[in-house]
Order: sequence, then structure tokens, then C-alpha cells
Amino acid sequence: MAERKPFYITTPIYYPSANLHIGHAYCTVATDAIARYKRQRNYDVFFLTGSDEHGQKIERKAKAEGVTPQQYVDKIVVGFKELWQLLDISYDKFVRTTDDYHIKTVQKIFKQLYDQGDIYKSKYAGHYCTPCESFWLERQVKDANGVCPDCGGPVEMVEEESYFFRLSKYADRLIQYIKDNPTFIQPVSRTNEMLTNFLLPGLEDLCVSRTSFKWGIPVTFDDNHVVYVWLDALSNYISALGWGSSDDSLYQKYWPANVHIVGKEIVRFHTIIWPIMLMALGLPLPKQVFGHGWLVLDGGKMSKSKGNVVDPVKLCQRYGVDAIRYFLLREVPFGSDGTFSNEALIGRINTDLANDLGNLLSRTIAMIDKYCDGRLPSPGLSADEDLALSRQAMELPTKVDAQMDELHIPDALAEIWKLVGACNKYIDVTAPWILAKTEEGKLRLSSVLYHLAECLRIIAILLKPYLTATPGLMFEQLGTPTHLQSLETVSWGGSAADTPVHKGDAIFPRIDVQKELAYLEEETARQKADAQAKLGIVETPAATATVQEDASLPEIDYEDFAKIELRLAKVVACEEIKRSKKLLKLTVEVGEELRTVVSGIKKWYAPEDLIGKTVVLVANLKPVTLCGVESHGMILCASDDADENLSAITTLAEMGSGLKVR
RNA sequence: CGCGGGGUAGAGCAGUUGGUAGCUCGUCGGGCUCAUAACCCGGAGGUCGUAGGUUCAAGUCCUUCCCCCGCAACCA
Repeated sequence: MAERKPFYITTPIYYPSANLHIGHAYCTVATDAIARYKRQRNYDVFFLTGSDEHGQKIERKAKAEGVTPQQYVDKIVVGFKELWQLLDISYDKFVRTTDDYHIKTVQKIFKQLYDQGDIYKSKYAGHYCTPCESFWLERQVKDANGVCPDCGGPVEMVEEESYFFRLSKYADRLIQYIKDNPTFIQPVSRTNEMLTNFLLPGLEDLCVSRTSFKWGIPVTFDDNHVVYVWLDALSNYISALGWGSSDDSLYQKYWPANVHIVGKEIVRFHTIIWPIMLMALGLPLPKQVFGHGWLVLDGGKMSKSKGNVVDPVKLCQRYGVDAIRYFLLREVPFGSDGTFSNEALIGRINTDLANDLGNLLSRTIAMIDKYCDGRLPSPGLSADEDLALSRQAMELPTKVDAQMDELHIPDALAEIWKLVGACNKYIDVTAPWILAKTEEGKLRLSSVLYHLAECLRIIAILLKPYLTATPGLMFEQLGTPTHLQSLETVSWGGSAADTPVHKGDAIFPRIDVQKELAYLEEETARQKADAQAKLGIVETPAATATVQEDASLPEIDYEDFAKIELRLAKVVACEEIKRSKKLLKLTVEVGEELRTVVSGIKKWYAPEDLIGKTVVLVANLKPVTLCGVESHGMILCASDDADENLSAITTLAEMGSGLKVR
């Protein structure tokens, strides 16, 4: 047997700040399908997934729940693994960034880069956002129109000592690499995005350490610093293989990775920072980074308060794992976004799985049962349409390969379904129920039924990478022996005559659309009610720790609150700031004083909506220049998590401007 | 003018180097009765966002404008 080629494929390592949703499931199921496909093609596959467990957000969430960060992530990671088990994810290793070997590897990388001068210590004049406890570079803040890129609040200048990674030193080499390897970044449209957005304008050195929080991998030679999360996270792809450890056999065998599957939003890290890290370490670069699209929710962004968070566990329980795997793999086109909706999900299940595939199996088995005493006939009198069908079946593996070589999973499935469709049509054309009525017809009938059974066997074999339970159910009903279930036997004519078939339950029962949608709507309404009830409870201190989703700010003394000067302000003039998507420039009257305030509420208010209105102003906020306009204060607004609804705060009764709010 | 993607049938999408505008779902009509009210065939439905231009010929190439959506260095 020829030596099997290694194939190393990875998912991103997911961030355990909350439970995983359907989007994570999509990415991992897609990676799993590719891994299974490659195994079926006799590659020696290593499939890695894991969790990215450090960072300030985790630290804060843990604190809000009153547990240590380690306890917090331990709990969530259990949920990750349960979900992957439920979805039949065939990963070979699960790496956690809190694992010993990973921490050691990251420290080794950091030290090595420092020793060779690619990481250096420097002062860092940055903008600090107090509520977020985050530093931002001049450029980031400028790009965000002068506010914190995370929360949109004001920032102030602060200096901090930090370690920096010399991205700039390797930029030219990376640009050359990308140009020399046009398939490195997939889909190719991302290549341009990376080049024109980031590489060609010039890379700034990256700040790769933090002192503002502790939950991270400590820098071995400087206690105050922890390693920047991306440096930490990206290293997982080689730490999991034992790079730099006493046993690096996996690394030797599998690196460089054949493909990193990532979401389109993190293509940047994987095609700029990661390759440069590897270059600096003198290691080969991954062969490909594939940025997949998103599963976008039909009714807008997922949010708890809307009660429309799609939970993969519930979906699997209700519709079955293969139905969900199929939907995810089929619905999102190569490299772009797909839409999730209950209608689309049920539609896919009903048409493709129940009507086309399930019903094809059902009618085929039923006919063999009825006309041939439940035993597969030997192919008798052949006709042109038989030949056409068997030829189509024989060509199918090559067609699937052609799509999968490009990672076009939905198209590979579409190719398989073309054969399903051809079989259904073939039944209609040959009309077996008529053939069964005459003796000479029965000779044809044997051939027809054999062709159908053989097509189904081939379909089941080719479906194995995508659907994990269904092929087994099909083989069961077809009576296919184990040795005829592998890809090696995919060629035509494998099935033996006289094999008994086993009529069984429908492999995909048809769903009553009306009833199901009604049910789902009820569910959504209930989720929403629950979510809102929980939000109501948040004020009760006892419930806060366990129930509240987003970490709240730490308790403060009254004196802290008293430091904030809130006043009523009347908007006397308001205009848009050109060249800004978010900002309005307001002139407000506070008692006798006129002030200019810049506010990021353009999305929700037109200037004329605000003129004459009374709003609440944070009057003693340090002035900040936003988009070239100096802002003296901040307008208070209420908004939801998704930033879909926003309203400025005003008073119930008409009150004079300048009055204190307390 | 920060960068990028997109606007094609009621919905979701494909349309390679310009050469009869297609697929899935839905809808309407027909066929069939082996099958999970499933399957098969056919019809209707589009001035391809807008306004110009190049050309024998433009969804496709060039230009104007409008609208949507991402990204902008810790959200798959």
C-alpha cells in the first residue's frame, strides 16, 4: 500500500465567552466534512480544533460569576466538546490555550523572538478607554472617528510600556509570498483586501503584550506582562503538534498545515500576523487559509433580548444531526454568506432529504420488496436509459472530487443530488409498476431495480463525509455488506444479486411546514419572554451573578458617582459631520453657556430631529477631538446590545436647560 | 472621495474570454400511482439598481449617480 499523504486541517480555536452558536457549528461541520472527505480519499488526516481561553473578557466574565477564570473556561469548554460530539465532529485533537504544553510553547516563541530582536520593548503612547480598560493605537482611534473602537466612548492619552513585534521587517517577504502563491488566501477576493488594506499601506509593529489584565500567558522574563491573545492563539496550530517540545513527531509529520479554515473576519490575523510569526521563527507557512462566509440570521443579528439566538443543540434534538449538517453544508455558498431561517431549514430538509433522497430510497426498497420478494435482482435486459444512468453514477466521484478540491462543499453536494434527481426521473421513465405486469417486462424490471439500488449504494458511499448516520441507514435498508461500503468499491456493479433488502422507517420523515413554523414561533416568543424576564431580574443582586449575560461594571461608591456632572442641555443647532458615518455635531445650551458636543448618533437621528430637544449632558467630561471637532461633553442615550434601537434621554416634564441631573 | 463586497423572476442565487438570461424554492396547469400528499413534465413571471458611453452585439467592458452590507489590528 502506497504511503498515505499527510493532510493537516484546522478550525479556529473558539473563544469561550459564551456558548457556541450555529455559526461556530457551521465552521466546524464544514471542516469536519473536509477532514472526512480527505480520510475517505486515503489521506492521513490530522484535524485540530480547540479553544482560545485567555483575555480580559474572560477574566471579567469569570469575575462577574464569582469564579476563577480557569473554572469559568473549564465549564464552557465542556460544552464545546459536548456540542462537537453531538455534531459528530471527528477531530483528532482538541487544543486549549490553557494547556501546559501550549503555554510553554508560546513562552518559548515569545522568548525566541525577543532574543533575536524581533520583539522589543518600547513605550507605547496610546489612547486609553476607561470603561473598556483598553489601549488603542493612534490610527485605530482615528479610524473610529476619535472614539474607542470597541465601545464608541471617549478615550484619553496614556503611556504604557509594552513589547512590540516587528511586523514591518517581514512585510515585503510576506507580500512576495502572497504574490507567488495566488491560492494561499481563499477566496481570492480576500487577497486583494489584505494587500490593499493592510500590507501595501505598510504594517505597523504590533503590540504583543498587555499589562492591563492578568489572565494570559505570562512573559517569562517580565512578570508584569502577559502575551497578546492573538500571538497566544495562533501558536496553537503548532503547539498542538508538539513543536519545540521533546516529542515533535506530529509536527514533523503534519506541518505545514494544508489549510486553516477560518471565518472571514479573522482572515487578517491568519494571513498577516501568523505567517510573519512563522517567518520570524524560520518555519514554513501554511499552504492555504480559507475564509468562509457567515450564516446570517434572517431576522437580523442574533441577540438574546430578541430571543432569536439559534442553538445548534436544540436544532439537532428536533431535526436530527444529519439534517443540520446537511443544511449547514448545503446552504452557505463558497466564500460568501448564507441565510439561516426556519423556513430555509425546513425547506432543505423536506425537499432535498425527505422528498428527493429519503423517498427515493423508500420507493426503491418498496419495489424490490414487492416485485422481487425482497431480494435484489440481477441486472436483466438493459436499455439506453440504464446505460445513461450507470454512466452518470460512474462519473459522479470525479465530479465530487473536482468540487472538493476547491473546497466547494455545497457544489459537491449538488453534484450528488443530480444523481438523486436522475434516479427519480429514471423511475418515472421506466415505470417499473407497469413492467411488473408482464413476463417480458419483468426482465427489464430486474435491470431497473438493480440500477436504482446500485445508484443508492454509490450515493451513500459518497455521502459519508457529509452525513454521518444516513449512509449507514441506507446500507442497512439496501442490505449492503460492510465491504461494499467503502470508496474503493464505488465503481459500478458492486452490489451482488440476491442480496436481501430491509424495508425500514423513513430516513428523513417529512415535516409539516405549517405546524412546525407555528411551533417554532411559539418557541421564539417564549425565549424572548424568558430573556426579558431575566433582564428584569438583573436588578436583584442575588440573581446578578448567575443570570446576567454581559459582565456588569464593578460596584462603585457614591463619591465616584458624584464625580460625574450631569446637566440638562437644550439642542439649539445640529449638523452632520461630513466624512463621518457616525457623528453629529450638536450645539447645546447649558444654562447661559453654549457648548459643542459631538455624538455618535447619526445612525438614529437626523439633525432636525434633535433641534429644540432637551437632553442629558455629561458636563465635566474631558474634551476630546473627534473628526477634527472638539467635543465638550457627552449626550446620554439608551441603546440595546445590538445597537439597533437607541434613544436620547430626556425629562418627562419640560425643564430649563442647565439644571442638574442627580 | 478609508477599504472591500453586493443590487438579475415573488424569495434565495448562478451567469467563465461580450453572442438566444438560467438554477432552486414558491406559484399555476398536466402526468403517474412504486413511494414519505412524495415523484415526473410543462406554463406564467425579469426593460439584469440608475443614467450615459464603447460595439454589428453589453447582465458581462468604461463612466455617473442611487441603495444595501461587511471590514477598519481580541466576535465563527
